[in-house]
Amino acid sequence: MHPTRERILDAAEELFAHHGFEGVSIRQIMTKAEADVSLAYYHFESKKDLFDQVMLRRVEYLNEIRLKALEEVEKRHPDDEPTVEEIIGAFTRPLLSLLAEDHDQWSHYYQLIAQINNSPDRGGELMSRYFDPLVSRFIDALKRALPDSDPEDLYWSYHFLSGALTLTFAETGRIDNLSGGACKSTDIASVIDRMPAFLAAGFRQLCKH
Amino acid sequence: MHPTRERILDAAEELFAHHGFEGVSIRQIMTKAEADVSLAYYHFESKKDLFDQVMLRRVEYLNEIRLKALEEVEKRHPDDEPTVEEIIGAFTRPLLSLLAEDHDQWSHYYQLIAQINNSPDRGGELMSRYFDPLVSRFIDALKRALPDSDPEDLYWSYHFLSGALTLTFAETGRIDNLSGGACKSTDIASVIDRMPAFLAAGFRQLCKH
DNA sequence: GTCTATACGGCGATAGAC
DNA sequence: GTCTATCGCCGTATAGAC
Repeated sequence: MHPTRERILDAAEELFAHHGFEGVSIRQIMTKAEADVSLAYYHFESKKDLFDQVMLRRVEYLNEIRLKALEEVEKRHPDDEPTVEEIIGAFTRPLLSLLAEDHDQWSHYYQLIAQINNSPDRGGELMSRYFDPLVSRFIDALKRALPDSDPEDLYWSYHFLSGALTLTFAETGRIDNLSGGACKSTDIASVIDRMPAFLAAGFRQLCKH
Repeated sequence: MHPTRERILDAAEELFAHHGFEGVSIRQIMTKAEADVSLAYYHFESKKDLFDQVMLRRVEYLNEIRLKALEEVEKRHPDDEPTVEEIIGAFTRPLLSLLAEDHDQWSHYYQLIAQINNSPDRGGELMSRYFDPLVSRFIDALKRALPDSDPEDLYWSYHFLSGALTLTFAETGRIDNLSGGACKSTDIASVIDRMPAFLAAGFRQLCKH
């Protein structure tokens, strides 16, 4: 069995992902973690601190592998610019591959990100804090791949990308209903190639000077 | 002053949109509505019923105007098929135009939709219930505009559309941060033309034969 | 339709023994 | 590190007078 602190984080991650911060009590989390309520306050300062630690546990690693993916794409083009599709692939593929390969470990965290990205309350603040340094690096690469593009077009294109990516993270089962079972929310392998293709075409259309 | 029932719905809509179902208490809603707590239970059965009534109040009208927009596009093409961009415009423009023209009335409802669409808990069920009849109608039109396309490609394309659209509804302020103020979440006029252009290019790329 | 008053349980958080 | 016990507050919901 994992150490208590890890078990609490696992339980909190899953419950926050499914019901939101306010929709879950410390008591529910600790029941799922099979530990006493008071231990939550030994290992974490407060419910809010617990939430922050859930967020922080995985975010650095995710940003690292995506930065590495971008650097590798750039290394493959010492004398010219990578294509839009390569850059977007470096942004989305590492995330989606993790999810496809180890769904149990990553799915709840991704669902949490999906909720936060679409939360009018503090979504903008949290997403910017955790991801914008990396995103700016990608936007710069896209600027070079799409010379003379209007920056506004580029930012709105990224915004569309972000919405498409995080709705995929949410795995709500809606596409299962809509398609009559032909597509499955959890079938991430089906999205890995489709997403960069779809989004790159959008970028090229909107950002052609 | 509006009748009490309307004031409760207005207050609930705004607070649910910002903090989620569990993040808001009946007490907070009734304080905002300037009415006594017990009146919530005179006008509605329960907190959950209040939430359902908030959802139902506007959904039919939205689906109506979008169906009308699609029918008009089709009328303009008695002898051929409308373009992908026309169809997607009929899906997104009526919504975005309402939001741009009467932001105060619609913004909170749209933020609620954004949250629900990305909620792993009951998002798939609710979105399918309220919107899939209309969406299926649009998917059929897209099938005719993109003959021989793989249905899976079409459904995933719609999924990307849905994520991009609802993140726009969320108005989280993130694009304000990321762009250093060059773009604003609430500047919907900037998105009305960009969104169909971006998304139609994605559909055409992914669903070509 | 609107108010006062209240029931009862779960909430986040803490003190202190071991 | 882990447990028992407890505090005071706020949650949804209802009864009943006017």
